[in-house]
Amino acid sequence: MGARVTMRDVAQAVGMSPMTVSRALRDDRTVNDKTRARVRQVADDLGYVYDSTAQAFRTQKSGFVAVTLPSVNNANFAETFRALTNGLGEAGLQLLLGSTNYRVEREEELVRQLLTRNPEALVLTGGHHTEETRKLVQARDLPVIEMWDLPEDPLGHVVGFSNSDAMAHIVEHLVATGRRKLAFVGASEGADMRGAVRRAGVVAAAQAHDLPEVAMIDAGPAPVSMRHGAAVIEAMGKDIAQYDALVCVSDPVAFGCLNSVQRIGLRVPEDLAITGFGHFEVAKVSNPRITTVNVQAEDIGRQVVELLQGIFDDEIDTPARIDVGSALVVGETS
Amino acid sequence: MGARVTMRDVAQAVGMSPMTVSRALRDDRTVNDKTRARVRQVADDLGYVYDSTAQAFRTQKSGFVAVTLPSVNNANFAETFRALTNGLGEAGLQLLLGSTNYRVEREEELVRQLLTRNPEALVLTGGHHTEETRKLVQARDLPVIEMWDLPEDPLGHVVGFSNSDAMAHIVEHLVATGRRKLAFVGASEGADMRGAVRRAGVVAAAQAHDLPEVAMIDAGPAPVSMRHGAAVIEAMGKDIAQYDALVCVSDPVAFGCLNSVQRIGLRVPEDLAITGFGHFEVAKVSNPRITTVNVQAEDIGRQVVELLQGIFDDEIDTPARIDVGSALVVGETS
DNA sequence: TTGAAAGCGTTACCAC
DNA sequence: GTGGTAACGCTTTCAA
Repeated sequence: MGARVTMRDVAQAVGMSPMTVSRALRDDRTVNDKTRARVRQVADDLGYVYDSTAQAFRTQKSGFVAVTLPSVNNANFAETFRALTNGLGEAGLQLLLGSTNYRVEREEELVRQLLTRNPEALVLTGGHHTEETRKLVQARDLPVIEMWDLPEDPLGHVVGFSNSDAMAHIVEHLVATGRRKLAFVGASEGADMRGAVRRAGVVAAAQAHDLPEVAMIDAGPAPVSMRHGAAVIEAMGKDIAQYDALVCVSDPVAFGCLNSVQRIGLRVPEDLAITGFGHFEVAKVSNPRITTVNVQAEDIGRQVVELLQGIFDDEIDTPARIDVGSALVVGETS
Repeated sequence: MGARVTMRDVAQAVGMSPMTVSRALRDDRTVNDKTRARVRQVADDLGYVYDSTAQAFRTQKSGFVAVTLPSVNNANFAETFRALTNGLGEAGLQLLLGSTNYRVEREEELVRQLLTRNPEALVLTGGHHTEETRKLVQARDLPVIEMWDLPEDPLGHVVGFSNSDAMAHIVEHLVATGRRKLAFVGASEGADMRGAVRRAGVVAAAQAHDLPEVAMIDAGPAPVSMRHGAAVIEAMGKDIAQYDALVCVSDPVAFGCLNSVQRIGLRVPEDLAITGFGHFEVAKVSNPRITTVNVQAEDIGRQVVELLQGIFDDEIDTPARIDVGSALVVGETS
């Protein structure tokens, strides 16, 4: 392999200046059609590959939008991610993705790293961050969007829904169908703020309806999934029968609980109601189908794209706050 | 926001040259300790932010490793991705991720885009690519790793397993437990090569065991998941009883099939065996547990990291071909 | 419609 | 230990 082929090489081969090559490759209308065709042909022949790094350096525009997700392995976040990729791809922007593993310290490290790449915008999942993360972000003149939440004190723009409202829907539904002794199944306190907020939402809603205190069932450190739900119920055995509804932090956890509860010999929903969160595929396919909350992951992605377009086009002057809402989906487990 | 603070500004403030600032900020041992401390202090005070873009440009090292995945929303790929992120993160490398949606044309477009960012290595999931993708990649002097497959004609290094061997394990197990009338449930022909290879593996293994022709049940275009498995079986109804084993392209599909089969009133595994692929969480948690194949997603990621480290350290001269293998995991559905 | 010059922020290379 | 100079590949700007 010889040295890299640059615009200069292409220019030399065509017998024109690098400037013309630059224009020709970028659909600049001022360049002659024939010239453009010739340039493109030669560029192809020489195996020329455009250098985004040089472009990013020269124009001071990286073409990146940095995004943090708690986890890549989550159907909902994945859907948001896909909507972002597609929408921003059309605008010629590339996503720079980082995964926080549900930990704000990891998020901080990630944001620090992502910012050195000069992203044109930063999209964070969730509204809880370390103080240092907030500082890092606010020190830059950079559009920031927090998504999947409606934080009290946002860093910039917001596209999300209220986790506590969503849990209130669940609790109201359970109350309306005669349940009173609720247990919340989620991750250990501290690790995952999303989970903590959902838990708090359940507690608040239960108080509002004069229910007895909501029991807390700890399925381990975040992220918790099917097997953690299954394991914690299995460990409790028949003890679980003291409750009449399990409010789970997510559908996968609910699915795990469902299977363990059934293996124990309890009937769902007759003996015990089970609810999930997130409207995952498993909730719809499982037997019985799981009662859950639909959070419109794709819509969040689309709204973020639209917002970013507005920002880049200088059409937005004040921080946006978009509530995409959430909707109860009653299944067969309640 | 004023103009960007550069090393030159820091240098001016400290009263030294930009070169010294550069060295001081990069732990260069030749710099005096006091000088370094002073430089760092002033840089912080001025709110200096290092510019990776300029560095990448100047050194011709982007610090990126480009990775394509068929889908972000897949527990197995996610695990590989995590192993890659962690391992390469330690080496100061960042992942540049693209998702192909299981389509080679999309992969080509993606590779083209990723290459403009000057990645230091390219990691592709799967061994099937368009001719153009092959050309693009081979025209560059760039380490390439294909993972999750063992292609006949690799582009460079390979870390994966044999999809057909894995399916042979499944078929042998079914034969050993008395099944003969197999149906394969997967995506429509053409879309997803991984699925096609698995299908071919099943057909070949069935022939080797003198089984009747394997029926093909089309669950729709890739990617197919729980709901597609559920839907296709639901549509078939009792017709499905003509087979004695459903070999599914993945665990989620198997789970969907399982639930539909049970809703129809058939018993699993008494009336019908069901097998999956990938050792997803749902296979272990579902009731009954699904017989599947474990493909060691995390191990693949780790091996890729190790390989890349060797490559970057110039310790590897010939293309590696690492078979991580796969193992049958017998559940309760067979 | 095309070209020449300058420079984006950093670091390799060579002096001192 | 420190500094000066040049250069990475591209595009902005101005001129022809």
